[in-house]
Amino acid sequence: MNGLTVGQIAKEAGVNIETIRYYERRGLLPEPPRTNSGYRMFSLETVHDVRFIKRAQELGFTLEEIKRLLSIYRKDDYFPIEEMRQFATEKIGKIEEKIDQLNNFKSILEAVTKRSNSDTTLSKKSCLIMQTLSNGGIHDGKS
Amino acid sequence: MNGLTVGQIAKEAGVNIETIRYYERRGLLPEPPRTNSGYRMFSLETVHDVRFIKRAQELGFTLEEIKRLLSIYRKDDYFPIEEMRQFATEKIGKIEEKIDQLNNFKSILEAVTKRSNSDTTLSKKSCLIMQTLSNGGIHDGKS
DNA sequence: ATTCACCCTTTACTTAGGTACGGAGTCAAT
DNA sequence: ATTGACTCCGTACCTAAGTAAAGGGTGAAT
Repeated sequence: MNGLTVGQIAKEAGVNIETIRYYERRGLLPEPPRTNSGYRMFSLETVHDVRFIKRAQELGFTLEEIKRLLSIYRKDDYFPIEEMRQFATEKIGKIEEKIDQLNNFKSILEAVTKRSNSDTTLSKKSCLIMQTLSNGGIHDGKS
Repeated sequence: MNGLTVGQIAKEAGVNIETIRYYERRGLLPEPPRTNSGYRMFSLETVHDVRFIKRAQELGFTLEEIKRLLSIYRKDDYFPIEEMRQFATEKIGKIEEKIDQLNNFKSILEAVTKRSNSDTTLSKKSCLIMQTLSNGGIHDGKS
């Protein structure tokens, strides 16, 4: 066979075989060429795509968003260029927020790993962090 | 009424009222005291907790994980201290990975916002980034 | 004392993101 | 030419995380 089967892709990418077909249906993976008998023939690139999807999911992106991210790097023309640019700009903002939030979480967790059993350092130190987290790092004067 | 009602909490935190009760059932929010007639009486802190949950979700944490994160900062004793420390250590690693990944995504998107309509800079420049993303920033020599 | 907006619980429905199943065809090796 | 592992498609099922609806109680204001 010229190319990888759906099973090989799934194994390489570490996902269920049905997931590959599901992503194809959802339009995240392009419909691959077929053999005479109808078997899908994937290129190795698909493995990268799938791993990309999985990473993006762990970062809290939805499949719809990931579809766009993928289409951006493929220059798919699936979405109009201006729309993509706008999408990208919005996402950058969101990503920066996420990074900030993650750094805050990290501080809390670091305090935990360092404190001794009866230590109250955490509650004192992280109080501010928690407030920061709960209002998204924005001080609106209300809370 | 002494304290906030479930509806007020929901409104303040910007979520559906059922979500509050759902979080209580799931053990993310502690069972609040009740009035004589059975109404829940929340403190303002609950609003912070709910916002915290929502932020954490956007960062890709599940409710089960968030339950632990919350219990850590509350020093709930819901989970044993050693288990928490281990949980924290693991999460720190994951968080650092996430931050790296987000920075990579950001680079891609920044390239998009800067390129002109017919420019191919992105595909050239981001090729490496994409590969990095798809194998999680680890070069295993296979792909 | 009635009205209207809120609360209670229980149960059922929804959406996103998969997974599994059934019946049939295919391919490589024996 | 038969076996076993794989593929196809369509449909059905599953989990997480909510959301809604039904039937009833509460409480402040008219």
